[in-house]
Amino acid sequence: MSRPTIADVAREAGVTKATVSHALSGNRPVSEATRARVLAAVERLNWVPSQSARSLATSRANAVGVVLARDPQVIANDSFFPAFIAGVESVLAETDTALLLQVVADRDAEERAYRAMSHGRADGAILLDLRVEDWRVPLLTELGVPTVIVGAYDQEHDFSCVRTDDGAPVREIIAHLHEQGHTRIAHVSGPLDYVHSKARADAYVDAIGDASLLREGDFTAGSGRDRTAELLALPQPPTAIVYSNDTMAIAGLSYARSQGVAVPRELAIAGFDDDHLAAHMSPALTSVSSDPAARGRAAARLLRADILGARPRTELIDCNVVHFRASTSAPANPDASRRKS
Amino acid sequence: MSRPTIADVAREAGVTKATVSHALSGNRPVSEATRARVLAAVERLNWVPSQSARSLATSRANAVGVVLARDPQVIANDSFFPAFIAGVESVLAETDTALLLQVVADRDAEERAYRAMSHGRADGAILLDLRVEDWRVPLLTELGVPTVIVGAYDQEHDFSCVRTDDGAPVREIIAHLHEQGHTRIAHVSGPLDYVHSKARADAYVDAIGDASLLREGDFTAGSGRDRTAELLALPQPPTAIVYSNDTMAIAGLSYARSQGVAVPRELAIAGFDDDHLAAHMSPALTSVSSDPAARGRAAARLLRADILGARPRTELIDCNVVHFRASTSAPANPDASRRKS
DNA sequence: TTGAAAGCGCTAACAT
DNA sequence: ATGTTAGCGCTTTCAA
Repeated sequence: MSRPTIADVAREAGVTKATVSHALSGNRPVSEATRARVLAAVERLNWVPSQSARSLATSRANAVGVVLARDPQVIANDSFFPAFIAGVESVLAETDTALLLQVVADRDAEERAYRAMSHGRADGAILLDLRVEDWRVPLLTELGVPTVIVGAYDQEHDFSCVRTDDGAPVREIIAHLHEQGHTRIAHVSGPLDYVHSKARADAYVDAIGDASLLREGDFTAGSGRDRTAELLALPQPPTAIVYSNDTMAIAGLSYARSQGVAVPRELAIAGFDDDHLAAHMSPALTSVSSDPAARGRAAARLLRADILGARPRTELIDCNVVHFRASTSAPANPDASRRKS
Repeated sequence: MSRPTIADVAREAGVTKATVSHALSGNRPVSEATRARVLAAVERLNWVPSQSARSLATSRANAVGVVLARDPQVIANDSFFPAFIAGVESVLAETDTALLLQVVADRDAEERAYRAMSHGRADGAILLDLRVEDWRVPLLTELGVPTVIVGAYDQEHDFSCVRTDDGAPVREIIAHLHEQGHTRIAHVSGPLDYVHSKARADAYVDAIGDASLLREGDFTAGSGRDRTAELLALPQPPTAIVYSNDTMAIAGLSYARSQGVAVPRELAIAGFDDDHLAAHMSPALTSVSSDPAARGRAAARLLRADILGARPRTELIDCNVVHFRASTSAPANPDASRRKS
């Protein structure tokens, strides 16, 4: 006894396969009486349409793809991803669309993954972690795969896009630090070829008017510690450091304290992403939450529309919220961190 | 100009579709000369077989599913998951098998997800985060979906299983603490209906001979802080706490220090999972790394074998390594943490 | 409002 | 070693 097919349902309901199909899809009118009989038969036989048959007939995979190019540790750190995916799923589930996840190690594998998608595995793709001049954009354009870009992207493209303004929270944090008298404010960024890292770093440089205290990290704890060590070893160390994610901020915080630097009294610290640990550090870490699930939902909705043929749109999701906590709540103490020099 | 089909390739190579199919699958002998012509034609036309057609013909989805029941924050915390998935993928990629990810909010949705899989979306499933008496095991048995269980599971089942011995590292940590003179050692577990939480807690109770300092957390930072607060408020507070994950341990560490309890001098702390931050805390956090990628690879291999009809096997992956760091490196100081009482 | 029938692109008997 | 021919389970014209 294998799975029932649409033919079984048709027989059971005393109609043809076409009627069963239409009764369920609504693609053509079906009398109420017939529809009821069909639904009853579906129920009775516990029928679920075969995806592959449907895909073959419609040339739709009913699946969308997400490729994760895993710079080994950068992604594992990422509290963004699981929440984002959950948001995507919540929308996809409405239309029985599956999510195909690929984790790839290198560019070759990533390119193969996109090519496979364009060959019927998936109907569209969601692009994360965009780089400056990202090679995937022209590739997906060439492949003709409906795509949604998450994050800003300034090169020419005609894809839908879910944007956020990462500059605003950076400015807000810096304004707050200024108010407390900080003048030597440093920034530990993510890799500057990531569009979002760059947006944050640009906002920082803009607000400070100077890039001498900007250091490029790579989002890992190790880089957070190292850049912090370098900054604290300066003849004129900063009195505040803004990090581009919480992992680096927490590592920086720990490092500073291990060196006897008091936070926030001698050094104010702010992160980004509002990791689950942020509020539980001591002192609690000032950070920026950004509702990744909302961005996931928006991306999925845009992609669905694109697949159905809508014109690409850009949606600005602004859900960045700065949570000021103890790690930035002492007035600047310009001499404090200098004692190490 | 739509995508070429196998018929186009056959025509181009001057053979029939069957020959093309077999030249590529190796399912029946094909002369070298013919195979070469076929491959050349494939290359020339840039043909990629249609997954859906293939699935329909073979009733194989060439995909496996992973369902994530997202207890909202528990999963986002999890540095296990991304690495595990990367391991799974590295094996699936060898056979062009896709990974279907579902993130579900409740049991109903999860059940639907498995039913959909059993209806042709996926050829098999990987089960994570097993509960004591997990309802998914009988469901998947009933659905006849080849399944691999990751982690121990003691109920009856005939699925393949990737096991690890979570008791061993717990015993090792406790032995280490004993050596340093600790006698009041507490454990903050994960939810005890998770099989892996329970295994760790059982090992703890076994080693200590007593459950009076066992507290059940839920893997979140908040619970780590709260359980720590309770333990430190005891008339006879523990001198060491072993946590079932690093998130809780780090939150506990921060809490203890915010209360003026020196770590490790007055309180030794150990975590589990070896989160990326563990080594970068101050003091660096003792923790247990467990190579999630290796477990992912093993799970994918077992699942592939199961799908091909192999008998279920259990594989013991032992890659748990305890990293002793500064957070447990001071001799016990039995009076220290009592000063708060 | 419904039925009949032709595919979608592949695989796998069954022939030769 | 290769060709012929049915399907796999749907959707969707085209007719009635």
